[in-house]
Amino acid sequence: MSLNLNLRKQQVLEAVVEDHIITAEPVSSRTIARKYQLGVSPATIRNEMADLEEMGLIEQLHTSSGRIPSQQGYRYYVDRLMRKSGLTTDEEGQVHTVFARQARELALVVQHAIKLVTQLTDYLVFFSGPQLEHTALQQVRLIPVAPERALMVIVSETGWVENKFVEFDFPVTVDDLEQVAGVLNDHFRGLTFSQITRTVLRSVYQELTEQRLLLDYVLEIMESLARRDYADGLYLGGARNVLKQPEYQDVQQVRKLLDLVEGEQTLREILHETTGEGITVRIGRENRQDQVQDCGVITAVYLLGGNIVGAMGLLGPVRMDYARASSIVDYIAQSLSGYLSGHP
Amino acid sequence: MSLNLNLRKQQVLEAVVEDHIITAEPVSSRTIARKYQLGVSPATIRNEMADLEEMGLIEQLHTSSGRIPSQQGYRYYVDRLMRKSGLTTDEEGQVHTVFARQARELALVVQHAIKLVTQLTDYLVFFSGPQLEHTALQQVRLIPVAPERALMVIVSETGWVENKFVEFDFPVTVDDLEQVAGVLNDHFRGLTFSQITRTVLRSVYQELTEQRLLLDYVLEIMESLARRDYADGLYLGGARNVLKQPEYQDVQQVRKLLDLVEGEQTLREILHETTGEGITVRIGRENRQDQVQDCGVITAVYLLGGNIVGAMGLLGPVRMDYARASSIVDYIAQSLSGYLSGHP
DNA sequence: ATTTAGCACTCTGAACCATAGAGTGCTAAC
DNA sequence: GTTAGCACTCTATGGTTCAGAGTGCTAAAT
Repeated sequence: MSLNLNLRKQQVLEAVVEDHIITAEPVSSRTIARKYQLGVSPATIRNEMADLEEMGLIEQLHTSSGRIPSQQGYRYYVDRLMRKSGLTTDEEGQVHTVFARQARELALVVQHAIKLVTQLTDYLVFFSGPQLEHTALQQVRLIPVAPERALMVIVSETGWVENKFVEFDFPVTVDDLEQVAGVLNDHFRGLTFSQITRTVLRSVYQELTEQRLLLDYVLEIMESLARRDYADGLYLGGARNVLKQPEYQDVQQVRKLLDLVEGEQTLREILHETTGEGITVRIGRENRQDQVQDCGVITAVYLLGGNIVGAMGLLGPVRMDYARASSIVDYIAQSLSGYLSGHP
Repeated sequence: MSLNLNLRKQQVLEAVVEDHIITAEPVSSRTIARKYQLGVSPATIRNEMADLEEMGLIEQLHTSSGRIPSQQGYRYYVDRLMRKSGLTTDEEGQVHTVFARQARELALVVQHAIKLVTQLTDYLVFFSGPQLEHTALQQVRLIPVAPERALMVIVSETGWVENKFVEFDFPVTVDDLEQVAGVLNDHFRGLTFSQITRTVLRSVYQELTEQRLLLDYVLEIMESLARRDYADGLYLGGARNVLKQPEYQDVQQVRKLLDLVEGEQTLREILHETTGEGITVRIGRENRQDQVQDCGVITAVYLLGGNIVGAMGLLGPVRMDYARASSIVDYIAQSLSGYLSGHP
């Protein structure tokens, strides 16, 4: 259903979309004639607009109002008309300053990235990560804390650290703990967490007949880490900025936004769904999630050593500045991947 | 300036406050006569109300409206009239189910507590913790990760774990790391983080002449932990519920709320200020922070082994249900302290 | 000396205009 | 194919009116 529009229709559509993105008001034929020099009169533009409306690309709120883009209109714009704006060199500089500082601790980097993007746009910014699935185990440590209690420290090759306390029903010795940790490291170092399944875990049983009971507790935790699905960390910010958008002057809308922010699950889901390379743009009802059917969502994954370790997103009203927003997502996701992988 | 009111004035004030808390509307003399059987006519109540207004306990929005409590009115109510409602046994049960499950990992317990309180009230719930100041160090580990990189694991006696990566400019051996960790543990185990000052840290220098350089990096981190001021974790939830309150039908108000939620610093400050035992109630302009001068805030600290490790708060409009809200804060803070200290 | 009925007075909020202004669609001329 | 001109439509704004809720005060009742 790829509609073909003649040049002038494209220009009119582009004008409607871009003007509406800026002003948030319906766009009249007169405004287009005045602001976007197409060299024709309002009347001609009105004719084109009538056609565009018939094609479902723009719509009227009532008979005597200007036009606003329909969701298909935005889609057409994003696919064919939009010119990605790119960041200014100044903005690019800011990005690199942030990333260059501490490119090692994911949680910190991401939090700074959020603050940054929050200053660059007025949309909701959110990141997930790290996804353990495709990251490899670097080592496991078992640190005695009390006779029946140990701290399990799990370090991934991407520099992510997980801590879990393990409670035993019986006293364990330092030797026991070290032995178990040693065997785990020998067997599992370098495997990704999704490779560490229950059966693989069982394979160490024979080597540690002595510490079977102890092992049970420890494997339990390894496994829970391996299969934690959507439970990656979720970091977000910028909700307060979204309130600047006129579509959020209504408290109902704001409530929906807050539900997203506090619910987290929907945002996780959105990020989990984005897999491909490059950015993904979802406009309004193109989103699978009910709660964001009146939003525009732009997402991209970020990588570490070629593996997807997380994703980021920008969420705003359907009337969002897709050109700028997608430039930003694109640039940030790529820079982040670069810095994480150690070649900025 | 403790005003003394005769019984009937107290009853009228109580009626005004409680009715307004429920309805969010100005309260008329007729309403009081009808709903709160004081055995007198509206005209009499009107006279009492005129007196209460003169004393500054209630006020009128305009000449022909009912009365609403002034901030002093709420204060009088909270200090002298309010009857703490207590939780139902069912609600108490819920609290204990939550805490009984995992009373060990603070972050988890707190997150569950937030979810719970979110269901019990429609106010913003927030917790800080743990404050390291008064908690003691249990042990330090240095785990080699790469030749010039180690993971420092710091465990407090309250079961809190901090991870920091340490980057060196030179390769370090496992032995170096273990030796340093050993000395740190010997010297500092059992000291609170506020006791571990720069000078105390220096005292280990002589024992480790070999690893001076290495030590520099490690002490740097110890010190930064010791003096991290307001930087305790902040956990919060329930913002979406606050929007149910009619005072948040205005987007301006909502924006201020979101600024609090995303800014975090003000909430941290509020929690950091509460120190005494029992609950603290701050009404409107009694708050030192500008951003919450039109809010009611109820806070209480929670303890672990007699030491303050954090605080919790409930924030709503000035017209909040202080009786219920303070019961909840009281009960939750005490239960949490109990479970954390191991005697539920 | 209190309490209360009665009444005049005040203020708000909803409903109901009227009107200006913005924008369109259509027709007829260019 | 384009455009000027015009009738028509719809919204948003401001003004007016009016009912209703509530008070304060006075004078009568207890």
